[in-house]
Amino acid sequence: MFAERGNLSAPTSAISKAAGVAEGTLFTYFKSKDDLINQLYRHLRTRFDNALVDYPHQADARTRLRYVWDRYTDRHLAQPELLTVLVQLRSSGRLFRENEAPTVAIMEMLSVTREVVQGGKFQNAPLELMVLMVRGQCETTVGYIQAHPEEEAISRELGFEVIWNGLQGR
Amino acid sequence: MFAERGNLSAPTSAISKAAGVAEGTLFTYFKSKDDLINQLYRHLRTRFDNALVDYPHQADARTRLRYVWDRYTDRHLAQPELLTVLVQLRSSGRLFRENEAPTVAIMEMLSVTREVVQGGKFQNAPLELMVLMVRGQCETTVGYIQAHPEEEAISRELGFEVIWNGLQGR
Amino acid sequence: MFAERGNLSAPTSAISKAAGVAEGTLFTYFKSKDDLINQLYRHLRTRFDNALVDYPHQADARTRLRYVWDRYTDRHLAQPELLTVLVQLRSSGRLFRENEAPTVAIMEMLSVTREVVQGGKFQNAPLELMVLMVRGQCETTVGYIQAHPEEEAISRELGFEVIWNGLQGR
Amino acid sequence: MFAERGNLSAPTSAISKAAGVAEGTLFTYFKSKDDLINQLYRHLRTRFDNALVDYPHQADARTRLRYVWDRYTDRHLAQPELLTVLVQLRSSGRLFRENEAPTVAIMEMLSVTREVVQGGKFQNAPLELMVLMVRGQCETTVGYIQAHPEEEAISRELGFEVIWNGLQGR
DNA sequence: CATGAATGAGAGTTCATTCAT
DNA sequence: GATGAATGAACTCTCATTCAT
Repeated sequence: MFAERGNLSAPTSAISKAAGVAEGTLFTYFKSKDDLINQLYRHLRTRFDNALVDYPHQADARTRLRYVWDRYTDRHLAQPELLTVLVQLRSSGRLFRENEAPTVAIMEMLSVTREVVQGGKFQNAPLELMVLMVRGQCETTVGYIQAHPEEEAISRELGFEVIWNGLQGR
Repeated sequence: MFAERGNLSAPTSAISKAAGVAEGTLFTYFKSKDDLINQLYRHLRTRFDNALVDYPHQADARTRLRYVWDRYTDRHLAQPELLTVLVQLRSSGRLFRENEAPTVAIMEMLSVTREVVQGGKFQNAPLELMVLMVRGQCETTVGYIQAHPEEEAISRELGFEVIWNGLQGR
Repeated sequence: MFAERGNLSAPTSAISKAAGVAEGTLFTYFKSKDDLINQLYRHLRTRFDNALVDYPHQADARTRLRYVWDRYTDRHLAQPELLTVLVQLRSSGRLFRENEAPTVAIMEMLSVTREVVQGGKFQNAPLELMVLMVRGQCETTVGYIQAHPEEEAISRELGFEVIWNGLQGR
Repeated sequence: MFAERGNLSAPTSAISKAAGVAEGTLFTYFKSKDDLINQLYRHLRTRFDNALVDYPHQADARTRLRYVWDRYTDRHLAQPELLTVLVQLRSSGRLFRENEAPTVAIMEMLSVTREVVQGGKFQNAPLELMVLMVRGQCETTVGYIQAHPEEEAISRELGFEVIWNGLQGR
């Protein structure tokens, strides 16, 4: 619903109706709308982490990064509203600090990126920035695919290639 | 004010007060809050375009892309709320379609990117996607700098290097 | 309240206050002020129809018309604001078309008038106009009685006599 | 404009615009919107009186009443908004008492009606009521003609016949 | 005398939240 | 624990009126 209406502006009454419960019931499970928003945020992040169950811990860096890249892309394409909502959530100013803790996916990206960077020419680069670049690149790619579904395959490839080459600094 | 409160939720009464005019006066200049939001969006984009006055049309691609990169970064660092607001605006669902026309900056990125891509291995890549990647990379970098101002110089370099190398596909 | 302030200008806040409920509550029962206005209109018409329960279906035309005439007059005298409000409602431009369907009272007037006219010299007259005349005459009479309560009995008689004689065209 | 929007709700800004003057100018000529409304009311009544210039003072009662009847009808049909506006004005609660003084037309109706009634069986009837009946009947007729223009001739006749016969009480 | 930008009280409406049932 | 009517603060927007120019 947030994806449809933008700016987290869906009223709680509409949310509870869509959920098939009474207006008041929503507040039995969520202390406030802000609470709901934060739980939604945590939920979305957790669900993504769950998608990483068969993460190839033993594979080389490129394979592992590609794995995370693909799952992240899959996740967003499977649920197109996701990105819309995440962007809204991040820019809402309503997220509690504690919820921003890195997810498993981010931890993995961190670990891979560390490895990649160490082998390239950007050895002194701030790791966190490198990770954000990967996430950013992936979200850009997903946004493009959503607008041009017929170019999914090439875009997915290209997005990864560009950031992978870029990170290595070769 | 939108940057402070998030989600474009600043009330028109607060906006007019901050502007030093009466509540009604705001509606003399903007037909509605939506109109204000759209004019703000156009204004922010136009102001950025104005920063490109001494664009080095004759220089090589790297120099030109770096120029746009730096101005885009400068602009956001000079006005830290800008990115926050742009993100809110883009995800608000309240922008009129007509306002989404490409800015001069985007046009320049397009032209440079075309040149870069033609010389690299991604010759069949969708240009629009490449441009979005540059913008996305720049916004990621700006976001990082805002959180870590002391690392501005290196981040600015790094962000550019990564996307530049990435685009060329070498 | 509309009768007091004229032009349907009573604010919803005053209406809800008079009703002993909060401002928002009004909108639980009426989607909008326009909705309230239309429901009020329907309500007033329905209440009048209810006053016709012991309508003398078997009596002659004069008796039946007189019955409707008296109930219509009674109704307006019992609730003096009624006419004021009806006039406001009709000239407000805010009534939905569907609400204008003829009431039982009007249907009865129609049936009686048809009978009267058939026996008189205005046999080709548009029936609807004749009915409007009866209603108009009654409202004129009520308006006069409201300004001169001491002349109620004679006015009620007179109003009826004049229109009754007039309709027969003798 | 009042006729179009109903309930005297046309804003002064729209009125001044339609008049081709600035918003403020309106208040040079009218102290307030209420003043404008009252002047409009007086104006409409006066303009009607002016239509009676060749009133047949010497003719018999029927001819004289018919003359007023026709002028009143003409006036309303020539300017269909007139009735709409008059009704709004009368029910607005914004007319000053002093403006309600009888017009020349009403004075004439009064004089004719007096003569008619004296010759009929309603000799003790309140004259004012009789006059109101004539006016009411005429307005009913005009309203009907506005909805059914093709029946103008017959309606005009009929309306007059009905009230003329009615008044005489024969 | 004309102008029209500025004013701000007041309007209709929304909605997160409460609480008696 | 579920319900949904009630709440009223807060919001966007309108408009009669003022007044410096």
